[in-house]
Amino acid sequence: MKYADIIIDISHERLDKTFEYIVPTELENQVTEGVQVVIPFGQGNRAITGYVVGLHNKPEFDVTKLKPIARVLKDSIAIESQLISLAAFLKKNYGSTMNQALKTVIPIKKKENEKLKKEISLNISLEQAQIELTQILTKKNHAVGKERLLRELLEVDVLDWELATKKLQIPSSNIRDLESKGIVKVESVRTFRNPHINKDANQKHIVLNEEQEAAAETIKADIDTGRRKTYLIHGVTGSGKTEVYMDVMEHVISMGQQVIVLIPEIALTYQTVMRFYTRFGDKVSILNSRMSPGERFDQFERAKSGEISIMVGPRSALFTPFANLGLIIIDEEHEPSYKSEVIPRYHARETAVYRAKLAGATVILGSATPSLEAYSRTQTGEYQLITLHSRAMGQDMASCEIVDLRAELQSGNRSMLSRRLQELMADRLNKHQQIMLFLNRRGLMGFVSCRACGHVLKCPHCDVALHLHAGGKMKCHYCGYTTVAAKTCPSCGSKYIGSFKAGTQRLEEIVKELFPTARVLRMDADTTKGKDGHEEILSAFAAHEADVLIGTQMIVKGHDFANVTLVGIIAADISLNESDYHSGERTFQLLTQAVGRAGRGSEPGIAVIQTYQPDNYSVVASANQDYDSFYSQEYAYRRLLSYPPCSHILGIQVSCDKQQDAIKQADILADIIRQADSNIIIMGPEDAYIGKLKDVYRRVIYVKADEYDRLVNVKDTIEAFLLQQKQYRNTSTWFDFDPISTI
DNA sequence: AGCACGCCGACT
DNA sequence: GTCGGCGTGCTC
Repeated sequence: MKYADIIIDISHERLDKTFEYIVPTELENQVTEGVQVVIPFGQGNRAITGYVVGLHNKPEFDVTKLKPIARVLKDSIAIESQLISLAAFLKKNYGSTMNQALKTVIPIKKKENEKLKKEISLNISLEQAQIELTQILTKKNHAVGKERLLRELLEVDVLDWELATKKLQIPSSNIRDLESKGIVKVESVRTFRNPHINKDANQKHIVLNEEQEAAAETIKADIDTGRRKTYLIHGVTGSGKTEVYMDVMEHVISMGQQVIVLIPEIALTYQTVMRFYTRFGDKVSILNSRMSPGERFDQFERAKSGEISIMVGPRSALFTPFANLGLIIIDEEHEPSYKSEVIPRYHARETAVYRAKLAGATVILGSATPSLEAYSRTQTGEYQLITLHSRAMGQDMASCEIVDLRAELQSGNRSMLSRRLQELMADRLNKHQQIMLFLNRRGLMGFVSCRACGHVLKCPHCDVALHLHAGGKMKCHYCGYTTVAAKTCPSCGSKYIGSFKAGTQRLEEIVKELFPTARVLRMDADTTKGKDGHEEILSAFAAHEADVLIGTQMIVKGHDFANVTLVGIIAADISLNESDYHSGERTFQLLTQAVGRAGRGSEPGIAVIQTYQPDNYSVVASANQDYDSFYSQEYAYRRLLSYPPCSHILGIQVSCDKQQDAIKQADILADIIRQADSNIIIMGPEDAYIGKLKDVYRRVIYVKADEYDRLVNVKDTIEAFLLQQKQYRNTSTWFDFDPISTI
């Protein structure tokens, strides 16, 4: 008789353990570690799904109470045992139930009512379609839907099903009718899936420069001699890190192993994806967040069956079930999107290193501005540092000027644009060269406040400001609460109430005033509403349809514009003043990226950094493109104040719809921590950054320790306490290790 | 989480 | 007398 340890599919702390079940003899060959099964659970024996995480021959629980497994769930992917270990790692190090951890590691089962992204296209020639259309029009009571559909298809090649049925109001019966007549065809397409299988794949061999070659050789030599390490490639923008990745990838694939490439979601553009397709053809599969769970499932199945050997995608691609994983690459390793914002709040970098250890794989991290975490590990020898000093195409880095906005103000210029920047802009516009203006401002735009008393209109359910929306409405971005925009201030009755324009919007106005003939494009949340808004704006700018591009973070990531010779950073220090220990690092990274945008073509570029803090080390170091100087100063600061990577922080959030209970429970937990580890540093409890969200009150406690494991112990102690605690069961608690933003 | 068991109030 | 409130405890 065989017995199975099963994690049941209910995410609740009190059920977060394995339950033992009898494996019926007839199911013995189907029940393996990792399969999904249906089991009778509880007094009512209600059917619940669960994951088999262990098998053994001797029962460990009272055998008379054991129930048999009902059945094995059809078309479920068995989780690799490696991925089960990975889930256990997530649970232990980041805090979650085993069920939650398993769910992040495995693709969700295909839903029966899964909506495929369908596309409609003509099945006949344009001329024939024209004839069909005229024929339809001759009928007195012709279907308007058919007419619209045909008219639309005469204009565009393919039409999105959603778009056709929802926006164009074409009844699906009309489409089906035309389909059955062979006039149109409907196809289910996957985004990015095998666009055009490139026959030249592998033929276009890029020649690496000396530095790239040396980097790739170092890693390949280690792989060949059986050494599995983690490398950090620190290469300036344009140094051609991707070519190094690809060279090593080719090597690993030729050994019959597979590769996972993590790319931040925002950088997962068509161009990036095509680079991998053209090099590796249909061995590559892409994962993106727009995919339905079903599509994700399909991609994972292809990976498991060996159909593909490279998976490119965001954070979650890390869990691709490759059988023989040889290499994990994390591009732009410093990007905050590598930290999960849902429980378990894992970091892809640390998790990748762990998965690589399990699989015997190599990890390559790459960045122009490495995170303190990764770089400090190269100093201790934990990771190996590889530096690419020069740009692959040999261009010079942009020269950089810092403009002191305080001096500017003193000499009477109150504009957002310094005189130096205006002067350079005029010059570039004359030469028909392009300009990018980068405004590092987010968050505080668009909120509604009173100019008389300063009162800010807040959401009644959340502790956040309401934002003004089109049609005279105010909306809460967190819970969706919407109300009519106030005409007078509810606090003092003044009618001078309004919203601040987004910084980019104001900047656009100023530029248009100063340079009336310049063609200006603005890229921010407002102008990129459509699903391809980003791409449209960027490609318009790339095609020189505009002279000036104004935007926030989004314009400095990726994307090379050869004709840009001037980059202006409007207020470099805004991000410095965020009350977060990452602010120096963020500022340095953003400025460095922004500066790197200038002079990607043949013309040398200039970057102008405007700031109120011209002496700040993050600003100075990025102006000099001097990572080492930034690193040593930032590291000293982190060391002094015990911030990661020198020390570690555990954020604990207690939430409850009753404010008093949230406060009480947080106090109790703080006491528990104090008892468990008497000299650990505890901050709080205090209200969370957003103290109330959707009518739920939130308190936070921060715990600091030099050793990560001590924090894991704190988490374990609290979990154990919560399990036996009788009071305050209406509260809930979650953990965030080394939080990346204020919680 | 869900469900049964259990011990007190106001109702056909 | 009983129906039903939700506090407490358990689930292999």
